[in-house]
Formats: sequence, C-alpha cells, structure tokens
Amino acid sequence: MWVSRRTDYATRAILALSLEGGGPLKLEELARRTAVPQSVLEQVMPTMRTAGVVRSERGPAGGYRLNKEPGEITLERIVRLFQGPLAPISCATRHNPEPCPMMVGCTLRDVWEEVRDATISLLGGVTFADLAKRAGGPWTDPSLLSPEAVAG
Amino acid sequence: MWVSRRTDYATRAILALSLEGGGPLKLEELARRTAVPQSVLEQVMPTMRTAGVVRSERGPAGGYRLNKEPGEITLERIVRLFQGPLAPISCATRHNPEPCPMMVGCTLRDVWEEVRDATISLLGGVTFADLAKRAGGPWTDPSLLSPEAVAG
DNA sequence: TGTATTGCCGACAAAGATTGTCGACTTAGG
DNA sequence: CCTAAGTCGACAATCTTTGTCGGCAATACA
Repeated sequence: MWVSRRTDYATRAILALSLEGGGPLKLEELARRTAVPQSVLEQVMPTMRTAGVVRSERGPAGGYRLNKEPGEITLERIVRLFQGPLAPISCATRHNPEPCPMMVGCTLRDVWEEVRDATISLLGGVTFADLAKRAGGPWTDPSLLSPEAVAG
Repeated sequence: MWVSRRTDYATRAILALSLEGGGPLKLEELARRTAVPQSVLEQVMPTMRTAGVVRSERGPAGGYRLNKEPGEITLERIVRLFQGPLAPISCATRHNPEPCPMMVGCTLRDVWEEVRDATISLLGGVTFADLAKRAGGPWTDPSLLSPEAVAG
C-alpha cells in the first residue's frame, strides 16, 4: 500500500508549480522547494512533459510551467504516471487482470477491487487547484527556499 | 499501492480455513488449495500463529485451525501482519509518521491520510465470515484440490 | 558566431525488498 | 523408536527502487 518516492516527488512538484501561478520555475529551484534531489527531478519532469502535464523551455530563463490549469490536473493523473496499476494485487487490475488461482467466487478479489476503486475515487476527486487552495500559506520549510525566493 | 505476495497468501489461507469449518488442515493441503508454494506457507503460518489468529497441532493428524471465529477476523488484521503501515507514504502513517519536508499545510499528506483511512475502513469492515459467506461454492480451481478432497 | 544557461537522455551502481528454497530441529502419536 | 507433521534460521536469486553521472541539445544574448 505504498507509493514510490518518484510518485511523491512528482506530486510535490506539480503542487509547487500550481502555487507558482504562471511563471516558469527552474529545475534547480523546483528541486529546492520540494526538497527533492535535483538529479531525480531531472528524470521525473520529462515524464510529465511527455504526458502533457507540464511544459518546458530551455535556455536561460527557461524552466517548467504547468501545461493545464491546476483544476484540470487530478492527483490520480500524476500518481498513475509513476505508479502503474492502483490495485493492491495483480488479479484486481482494471486492464488485463491476471487470472487468480481462486476461480469460482474469488471473493478476496472483490475486496481488493473495492480498495482499488476507493483509492481511485479519492485520488480522482482531488485536483491541484484544490490542493493549492488548501495549502494557502508558505508550504515549504523556509530554510529550504532559495535566498532570492525569500527576498522576493 | 501494492500488497506483498505473502499478504495475499495469508489471506487466502485464512479464507481456506474459514471455509473448512473446524477440522485441521495440513500445511500441504492448505498449500494445494490456495495455490501457494508450500515452503512459503511454512513461513507465513507461524507468523499468524504467533499473532493468535490460528492454532497449530504437530505430529500426525496435526495441522492448522482458526483460533477465533471467522467473524472475529478482519481482513485488516491479516493484512497488517504482513504489510506494515497502510499509508501510501511515510509522513502519513498513524504511528510515528516521518516529518515531511512540506511543513506548513502539507496538503498532500491530508490526501494520503484519506486514502489510508479509506483503505483501513474497507479492510476493517470485512471479516472472513463475510468472505466465506460470499464465497459460497467451490472456491478453488478443482484441478488444484487433492484427490481425497475431491472424493470427500 | 560563440558562450552561458538550461533542459534532455541514457546508462548505470548501490542499496534494499521480495520471493522462494533448503536443511536441521522439535513435537506428537502409535 | 519411527513416522508425520509443524518450526526455525539462513540463504541465494531476482527484482525494484533510488539516486548519480556524463554528455548532448536547445535557447538567449552578446
């Protein structure tokens, strides 16, 4: 029942971008605000770019922006990008579930499916607009912010 | 969002025992019915014995029985034995959550906690009496049953 | 044209978790 | 005793996760 670190990192990054308004954030700054190793974010962000969630610009003054409104990005979307199937067990996935050895009335599978659906329903019901709104104030340990950000 | 194989195996075993009524099942037979490698069940069952969920008898005519009524054993109980914390992320566990780097208003944690609670609520609300009842008929691929069991 | 700044990509090492197996041991019954 | 069970600890193999690195590509600006 655990989410991978990269999943965690990705959601933090999107939240950071949602709180930023429109302006682009450099990878370096993004890494600092989210307390994620920069080298890992370097892997995570392109995945989200390919998926159309964020947009990037190269060169000086480059960085990352959201490619949609925060209200259009659900937590489920991001989690799915990094997490694979959300079912707790391979015979309970939505697509191509593995046959489970308990043929008739695999009642356990029913429960795993319920867990899966509850999870999806929760994650699918939360957008980053919601999260940003709930977040309100400063969302990071101030000691992690860059000096410029603190000054601004 | 995945449950370990041992967790899966354990739940299957308890379901098998719940369907058995009172009589003891040998490890070998239990392994066959649940389609679990016997050598792994050899590890899984003692854990549940220590936890007081099942009882064992050695020697010929030995085997495993439930140590409680199926109605008293929740799925949550079993899952917890093998799965560790049910939260999706270490800052959202009930006991000794790790501090997360997003100090003020870690709104993501709130959602992870909701997922955790939904999971717990589902798993805690299902007992093996429920599962056994829902299971009804033969619950295993007949080809996996031992000849004696089929004859009986 | 060139240089600095930034993102992009692929390969990879280290660490850790999971899975399954084995052999030696203990207990109970006959 | 001897056999049929469960018990325990150690372990190898595999897979997954995590994080790093070096070099390449694009953009802005002088």
